[in-house]
Amino acid sequence: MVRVRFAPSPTGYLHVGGARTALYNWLFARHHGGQFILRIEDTDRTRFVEDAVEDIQEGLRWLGLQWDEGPVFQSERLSIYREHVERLVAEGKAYPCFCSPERLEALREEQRRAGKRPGYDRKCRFLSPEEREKRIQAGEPHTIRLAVPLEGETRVVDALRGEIVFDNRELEDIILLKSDGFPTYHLANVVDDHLMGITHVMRADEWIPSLPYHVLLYQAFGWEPPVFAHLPVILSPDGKGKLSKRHGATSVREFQRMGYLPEALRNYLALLGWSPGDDREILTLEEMIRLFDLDRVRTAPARFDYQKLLWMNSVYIQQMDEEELVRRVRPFLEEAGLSGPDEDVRAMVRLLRDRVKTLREFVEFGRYFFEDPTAYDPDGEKKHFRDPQAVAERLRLLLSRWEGLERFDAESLERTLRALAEELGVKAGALIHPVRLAVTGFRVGPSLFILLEALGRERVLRRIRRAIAYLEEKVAHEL
RNA sequence: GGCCCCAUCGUCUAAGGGAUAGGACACCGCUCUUUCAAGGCGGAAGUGGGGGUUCGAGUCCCCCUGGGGCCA
Repeated sequence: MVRVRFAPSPTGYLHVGGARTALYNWLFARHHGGQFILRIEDTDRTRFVEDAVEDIQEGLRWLGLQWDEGPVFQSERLSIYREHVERLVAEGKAYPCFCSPERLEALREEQRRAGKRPGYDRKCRFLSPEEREKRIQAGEPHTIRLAVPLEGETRVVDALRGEIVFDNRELEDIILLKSDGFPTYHLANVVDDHLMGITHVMRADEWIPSLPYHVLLYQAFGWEPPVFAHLPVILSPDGKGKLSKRHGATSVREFQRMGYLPEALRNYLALLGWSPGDDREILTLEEMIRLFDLDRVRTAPARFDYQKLLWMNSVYIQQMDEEELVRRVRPFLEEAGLSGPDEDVRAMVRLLRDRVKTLREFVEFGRYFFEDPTAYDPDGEKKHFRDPQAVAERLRLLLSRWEGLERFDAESLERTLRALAEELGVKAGALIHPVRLAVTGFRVGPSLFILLEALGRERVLRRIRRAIAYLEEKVAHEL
């Protein structure tokens, strides 16, 4: 039985890098009919962020990555780590270290000045059993360190990269248990992965340097290590370093707030480092589960491309069922303080879905479905209200015809407008553009006559009257 | 700086010794059109460099270069 886990530290919010790691683990578990476990690695109390645990869970849920077990909190398992480390000490595979932080700092400083590799000098490793016992009895504060082999090599096979070899002389006697009795990441991670029956560890690239320690720990405990697969990091769009805040959104919830669909973000993330083997890019969850496996995961780091994500989001917006899309847009309307009958929301979604890329943009470009325009686009005004007198006159003529219209539908509106344009000897655009600006406040938008029909007689005529008044005002001021 | 990882269009990727090096985003044209999109059609754009191995390297090996990660 395949068992994988996603094990974030609650030191910050769920970011897209973590989300991708979670997604790959989740897909792997689903593909193999295994289990996906959520574990919160919260043993570093100094870096704990209050809302992080909640944010991580909400983010995963939003992406549809439901876990089968957990969340397991490491902070609730402290005695387990302590017991395990005691065993190692008893077997001589780990030892107490009484060196003070001050001594360690001085040591590092000295090594740095001498141009040597900084690291613990193993002073306490060779203390006599008597001295150790005496100092422990005296209650001297101490950490527990792993007694790493002094020579030889530690070899690990990474499922993605093949064998990785570490020279043991490059390794340090890492701390397993801190002086306050809390385990370090290395200890808790290995103990939990073993105890929880984790079969495959898929985690980010940046953990490769800790890999030899983990393998050595498995050896020290006499445990069979899981399969390791280190996923490439996600780079910022410019390729300079890991994806970070300064280049735009990085937290999953932030993408949610900006109006991205979880389906789109999930799909995009899946393809960042993995490919299904053919030219398909838009994949359903079912397809991803069926096709996902480690052999198609890449090892090269990939840049996060906001534009491609945006495109993918627009594809999902175009493909989504109308009623479903309406449901997704609603929260964004509410947040903007806009509301209206279902009919209006549906009309907005129908007319705008081909020209927006995020849910938020529905609100941004569709306000006029819920309120009269409060201002006219400056460029549009320059272009289409350039000659206020003439435009006002045309709008007045148009208004009088539309007021008498029997049926206020797209066909009638277009027919009468075009007829008037011909009578006046102007192009239809000379009427269409001012009307759009008057009714929506925007220079661009959906097909005009369909839009007018959707808005209905009352709103359209009111807005045109308002525009005429505005234009007359303009004329008066210029005179 | 030490250790480790990585290397196909600008970006994400396909191609796992015998291809005109494929697709997608972005970009540029054309088309549709009342605008902006969407759509359709087309275009430009890539194997970092040098050595090997081989009848034959994007593909295997080595070196260099470049990028990234971890530690400090």
